[in-house]
Amino acid sequence: MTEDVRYVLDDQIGYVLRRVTQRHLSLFSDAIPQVTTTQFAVLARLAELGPLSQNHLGRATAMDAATIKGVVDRLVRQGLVETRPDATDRRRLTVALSDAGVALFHATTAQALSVSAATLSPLDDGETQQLMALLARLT
Amino acid sequence: MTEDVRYVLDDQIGYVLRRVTQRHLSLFSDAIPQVTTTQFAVLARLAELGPLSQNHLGRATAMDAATIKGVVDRLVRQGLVETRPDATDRRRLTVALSDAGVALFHATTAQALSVSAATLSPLDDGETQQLMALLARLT
DNA sequence: CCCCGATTGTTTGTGTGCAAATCAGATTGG
DNA sequence: CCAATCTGATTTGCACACAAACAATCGGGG
Repeated sequence: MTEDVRYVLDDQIGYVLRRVTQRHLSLFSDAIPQVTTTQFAVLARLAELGPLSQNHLGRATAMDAATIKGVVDRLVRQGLVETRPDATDRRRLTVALSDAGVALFHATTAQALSVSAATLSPLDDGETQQLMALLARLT
Repeated sequence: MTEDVRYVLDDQIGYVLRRVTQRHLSLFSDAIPQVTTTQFAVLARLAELGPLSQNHLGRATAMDAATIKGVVDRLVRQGLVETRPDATDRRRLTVALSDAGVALFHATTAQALSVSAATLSPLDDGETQQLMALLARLT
């Protein structure tokens, strides 16, 4: 009848994920102070896929409608993306990279990749492959 | 001279971490709606270490001073922790579990462990060990 | 004993992140 | 064709998360 449940915080996946994420965010903002990781994800998707509706962009970057709105608003304020109404669907707001957005993305892509590498730097290449493969299955 | 830099968002550690964390947070709030993962971490640390000063508690749970203050405030509002001034150091605010906090922690520990297991359920035991060992090195 | 640097806690500002409610506009099944 | 339904965008409310600035306090060296 004894429920001898040991809860070791440091062994919980959620806590470890939070700490690893903290370290990664810190490395990113040191390397690329102009935008956050979330904002950079938006720039990357728009560079990859071209203009998208705001909701579609949110789905493509794993952000819900309320979150992507805030992110797009801040990117518009910085002049890195532009929005315009959709010609055929009047509900839609099309989001596209501005020239400045394209320029910033190209200017910082290499550093963003370096940040990913820096985050993973305690691991060798084989271990990195393992980790990424395992994490991908937890999505 | 060509900078052929391919940035594949889905392969970036930061993006993958964010998505795995999203899934984990969703599982947690489904299982234990009373508190967030962050709040639960505070309860767990206080159960493990006993009363701590607010700043010390923040360091023990990987939260900065501003963040831990908000978390403690919300836990106080819910009656799960109690604060009192330190007898010897008048700057310090001691934070301790309340009876309700102890009760909630014990009542939900098993479920919290189940959430960790559910997050990792796509992996077998060996893979889970590998993943946790690799992540621990990225802290 | 007193001053100076360090620590503790608080506040403000900015940026995610999600739930829920609302409204406008599109779509489709009967 | 049109009413029920769905989708897109917005707003509000709540909860982290960190930087920066501040006041109160503590502790140690001169």
